[in-house]
Amino acid sequence: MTFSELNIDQDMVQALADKGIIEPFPIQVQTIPLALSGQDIIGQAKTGTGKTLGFGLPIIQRLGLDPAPGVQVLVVVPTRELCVQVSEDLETASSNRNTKVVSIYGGKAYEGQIEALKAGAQIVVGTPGRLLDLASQRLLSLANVSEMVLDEADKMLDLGFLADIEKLFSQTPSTRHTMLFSATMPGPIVALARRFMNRPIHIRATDPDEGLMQANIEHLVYRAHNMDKDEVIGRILMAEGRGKTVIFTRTKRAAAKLVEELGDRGFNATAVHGDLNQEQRERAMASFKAGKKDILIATDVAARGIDVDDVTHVINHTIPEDEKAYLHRVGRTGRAGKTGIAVTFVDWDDMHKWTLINNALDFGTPVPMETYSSSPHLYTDLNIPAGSKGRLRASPIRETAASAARTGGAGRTGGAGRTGGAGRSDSARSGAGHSGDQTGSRPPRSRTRVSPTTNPDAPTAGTTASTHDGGGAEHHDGNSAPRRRSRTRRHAPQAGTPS
DNA sequence: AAAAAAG
Repeated sequence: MTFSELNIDQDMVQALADKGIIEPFPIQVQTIPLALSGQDIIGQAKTGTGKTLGFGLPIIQRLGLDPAPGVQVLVVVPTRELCVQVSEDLETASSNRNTKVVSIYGGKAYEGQIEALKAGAQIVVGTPGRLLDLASQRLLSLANVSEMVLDEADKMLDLGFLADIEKLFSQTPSTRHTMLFSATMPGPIVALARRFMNRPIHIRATDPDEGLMQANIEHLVYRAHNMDKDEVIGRILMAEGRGKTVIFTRTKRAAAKLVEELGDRGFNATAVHGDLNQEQRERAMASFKAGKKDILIATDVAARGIDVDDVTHVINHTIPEDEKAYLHRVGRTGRAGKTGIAVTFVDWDDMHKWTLINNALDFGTPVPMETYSSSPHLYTDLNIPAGSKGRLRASPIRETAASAARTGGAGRTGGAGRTGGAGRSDSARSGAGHSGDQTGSRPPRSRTRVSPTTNPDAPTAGTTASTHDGGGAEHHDGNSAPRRRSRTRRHAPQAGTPS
């Protein structure tokens, strides 16, 4: 399948090809023909599988090659960084035609945004606050919007955003074409969404028996009590083969503290969260994307949509609030067919949250919660005293952690790294183990291993669709979370889990 | 309950 076969205009096919984008993803194959025909769509697909172009190409094409000036497309997103990214993607796709894209978001000077609107930009990508701000000042008119998209739609229709979104909808013509996209679409949100849509079709670009969790992400979960978390994270950051890494914290303060701590330890880390000014935020994102920094410490501001190549690890310094947040966070890795590793630390007070997440999502095989021991022997192969700071120089340890999880070994994991990682057949590290720069700034390496948590027999593509015709919603996905792949698995609490 | 989103 090609974009041409999907009836995408040649100028866009060329613009994509120039960026190395040749073959459409399943969600694009499913949505593009319907979207081109003006069908309202609720599009659900796994993280990192091309939702942005799934709605981007059709809306650009429906504007025509040389559209009249003035705002005709409105794309609303939940964060400023995602706003920048989506604008860039749409700009890339439309680079060979006379269409102008403007991004409208807060924390930034009004000037440029207002000028771009006055210059006749047709496509607006924005965050709710600034959009309404400019609209109320009569600097932005939504009266001629014919295409409206909510990206991360379940988030946009959540309580924190809903009132603003309703206002935006009310300022656009009711005849508009409306599309909603996200990896997660809880049933109640789908029902709510229908108020703003005209007989939408719900597309789930995944096998009906499959959830929406990426299968090519390996999940490791550790109890965090009695643990020097910073130290253990430091060890994971020195894993052989680690590329870019995103570390999520629960609070802005924790993110600020951790970036200091890791900086002290010689890591190449930067942070993005709401306590930073917009310039700092954008500088952090740019240096992470460019690879100048290989560790990004973030609050949930970066949990959704952010697309950075070669993120090999996501670390949940604090467990996310619910299964949706977990899915979006870990979805920063394992994108566009690549593999990824997600490490989650579970604090004592949060043990129940892991149970909820584990039950709501489907990991293919159960994910055991392990103890990543903080015993001093773990540090002996690092040649540093436990708890000391300073630049760590270590043998690879990712396999140490992973094999502990696989073999169910609680406790003495320290020697595994030296002996070659019991039970791992994929490791090339025995030879490469002690070489190379260990400061955390080396370039990412490609990984070919298939996650052991993946069921290789599970189908990976396919689509189910159902129309919303105003009737009951119970014949389609009413779940608040991706569906379980296996009904047989019931979670016995892991040993040591409070029950 | 935190974070996000206007200033």
